[in-house]
Amino acid sequence: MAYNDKHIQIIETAEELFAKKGYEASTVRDIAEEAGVNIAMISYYFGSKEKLLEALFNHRLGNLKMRVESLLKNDSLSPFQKIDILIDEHIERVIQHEGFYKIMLCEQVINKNPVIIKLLLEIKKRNSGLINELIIDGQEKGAFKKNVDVILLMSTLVGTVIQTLINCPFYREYNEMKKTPAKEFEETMQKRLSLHVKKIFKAILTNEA
Amino acid sequence: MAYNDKHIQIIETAEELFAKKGYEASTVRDIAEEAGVNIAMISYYFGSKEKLLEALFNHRLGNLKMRVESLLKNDSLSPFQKIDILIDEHIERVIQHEGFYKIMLCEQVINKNPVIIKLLLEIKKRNSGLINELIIDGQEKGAFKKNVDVILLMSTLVGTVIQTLINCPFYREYNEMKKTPAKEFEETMQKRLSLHVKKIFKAILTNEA
Amino acid sequence: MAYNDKHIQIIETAEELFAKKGYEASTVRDIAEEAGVNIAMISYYFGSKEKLLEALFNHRLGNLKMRVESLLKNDSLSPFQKIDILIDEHIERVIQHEGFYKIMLCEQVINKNPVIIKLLLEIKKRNSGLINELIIDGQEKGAFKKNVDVILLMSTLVGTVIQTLINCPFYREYNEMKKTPAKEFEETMQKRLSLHVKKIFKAILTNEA
Amino acid sequence: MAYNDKHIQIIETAEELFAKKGYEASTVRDIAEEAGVNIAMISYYFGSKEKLLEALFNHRLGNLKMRVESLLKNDSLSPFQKIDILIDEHIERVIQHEGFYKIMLCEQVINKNPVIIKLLLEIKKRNSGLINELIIDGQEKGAFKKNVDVILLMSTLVGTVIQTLINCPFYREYNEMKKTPAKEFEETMQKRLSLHVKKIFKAILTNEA
DNA sequence: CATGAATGAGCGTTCATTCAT
DNA sequence: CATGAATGAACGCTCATTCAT
Repeated sequence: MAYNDKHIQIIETAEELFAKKGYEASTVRDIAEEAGVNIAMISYYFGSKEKLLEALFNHRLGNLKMRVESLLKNDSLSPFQKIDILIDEHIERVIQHEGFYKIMLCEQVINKNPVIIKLLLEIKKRNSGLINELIIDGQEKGAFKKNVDVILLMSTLVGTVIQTLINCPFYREYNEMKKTPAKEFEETMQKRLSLHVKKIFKAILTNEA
Repeated sequence: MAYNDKHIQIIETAEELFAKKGYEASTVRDIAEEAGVNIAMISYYFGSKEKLLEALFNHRLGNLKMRVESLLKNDSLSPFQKIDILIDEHIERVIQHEGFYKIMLCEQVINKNPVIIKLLLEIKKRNSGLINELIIDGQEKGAFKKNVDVILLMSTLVGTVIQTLINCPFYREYNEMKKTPAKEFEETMQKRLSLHVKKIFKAILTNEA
Repeated sequence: MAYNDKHIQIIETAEELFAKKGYEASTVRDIAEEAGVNIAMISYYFGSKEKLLEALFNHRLGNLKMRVESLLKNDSLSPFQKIDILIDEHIERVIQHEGFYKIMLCEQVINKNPVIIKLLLEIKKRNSGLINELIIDGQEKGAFKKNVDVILLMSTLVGTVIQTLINCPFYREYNEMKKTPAKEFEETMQKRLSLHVKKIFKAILTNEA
Repeated sequence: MAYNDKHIQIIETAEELFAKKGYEASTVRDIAEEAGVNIAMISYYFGSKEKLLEALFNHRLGNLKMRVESLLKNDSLSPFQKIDILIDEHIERVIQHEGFYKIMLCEQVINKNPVIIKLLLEIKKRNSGLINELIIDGQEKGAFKKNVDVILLMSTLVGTVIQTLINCPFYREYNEMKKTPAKEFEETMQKRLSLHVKKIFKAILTNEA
């Protein structure tokens, strides 16, 4: 299904509201008003509010597929370089689309729209498979140790990143960076997070730190 | 504020429904019916649906306070032992009250009941403080290295554990354990998760794995 | 039915609230709380909220009966003196129990509790009868002219007084007496109103002014 | 704000019910059912039950403005003729829209919707001003005496008329006109009331009767 | 005699969706 | 193709009242 400009406009407005107030608490009226379109348009374009949510997931996750694939198949990078890029790209993506990743998190936890759950499962399967290939590759090259639990590792990556984002305001307060400009703080945060996760991956994959 | 048996009954029924369908999608009618009480009881006991949610958080987080404290102040345990216990108790707690921790996660992400946000912030502050003391203690004893980012470390613990729980069905399928009895799978899962997180902590705290 | 102190306390609290917010908008909870008694007391003492309203009418109108009677039967007063006293006592009474007379007005207009309507009808009948006697007496004494419509006259008395009370805030503003102390204003108002009504009665009863 | 036919239909149904049972005791369900519209229409059209009440006041009082003005500015009528017309038109209006004037009375006494109170205050101010001009005109022409309290006079007009309407059933019984056809009784009543009020005005304005 | 606990009924309002145009 | 008008269903909540103690 191809989305035109108006579709995208509605989808991204919905994303914003879903992230701010949650799916259930966001009304189609709000979304329509915020997006500057008629209320009936949402049912008309997407069929229902739920289908709009599914459209959002398709919109955000549709292009993701080939990116990971092409990265992992790139022969000019070492396994470790790939891991590092993988981590940084994930962090980058989550920060860029923080709202969407919050929605995704909640959707996995509570709402469980079957279409979305299926979509996410497929992505997890594919990504796990690809990363597993990468790890096997690294093991064969002697870079990584054996017995790596891919999914636990992925959970640590994904979980640490989203949890860090959730804790952002607290982190800022705790480290007395309240007066640091937002942008500067964000960059610092992102750099520290990146190093932190990379160190974890190195430890898990190599027995070293 | 003390809750009687009926309060608890309603609170835990609400917990179940909130975890299953989300706060907004759970109606007071559902909760009342499921709990076997009159619909008016919820307003009567708690004031409102939102106050019921707050009561749930008080109920689950109220006793948490002294537990961590007493553990960390226990002089007969080494810093590493404390870390290990901390991790295991957290995993245990989240598994035991999976529903609640899912609700808590979503509450931090989308709904933002100020009472709850404040409560969580206080807990985070206190826990961060205590764990920081523990780490400093370990550093002074030469067990831990310097420059540890407490909050990133906590985010990894909390994030990894909840993300693993979220990925549980996928994990089971991926590792072809669909036919493993639920209980056995859960125990395996818990053990692996525990080792995984402990390894991460060791790596971060000591530069070794 | 005899009311004890607690009955009276509840009745007069209810009067206050009914006058302020209307009968329907006043809740038994409010009344009980304001009166400092248990919520169940109201049903327990009076049977229902509606019976409480009836009790209020009995309480305020019960003693009224003999007062008018004794005045009119007083032989030492001229018909005109009696009229003047009647007017002043009515004004006095309405000002004193402004709240109650507001409730009474509304009750006649909208709520129409049959017990109350019957009670008010009886009072109107008796008062009309008595005043009619007074007028006939005055006519026989040559003081009053013939063909006086008692009820229209009573309507003017009652209507003018309550309407004046309703218009009080406006009257104050219109006559630029906003800075006049409340008590002083009230006295001025009462005096003017008294003179105004008396002049009307004189005109209607005698063809003079 | 312009009301279409369905708006009017709902407004006038609401007027009927508010007059019969009071604002609070009339439910939007009753109104919707009686008006033959969906219950959601009331919120949809007016925003809320309270706004519907405000709409009723706008509907009934909106056109009133220019009527009084044009009457008073009519140079071909003597001050006395204007007074008489004013009285008759007021009586006519109140009889025609008895329900509304009952609602208005109660609204001034107990509920105190600020929008309505403000609207009524404005009307009172304007009307008082206009009538004051009329009286001054009459005084300059030597027809009226000095020292007339406009507001007391208006209170007598308004109060007498509404009080007479309230007392109608009693009046009928008292004067043994129970068997008189409703229409005939009403006409008689109206004529007597008109004469009564005019006599009062003449007395107050001229010292004669 | 008095009351805390509890409740069925019903409140005003909002919701996502439909449909005629 | 797009939309204003409309709606059935359900929402959270409050009400006066009851009843066991």
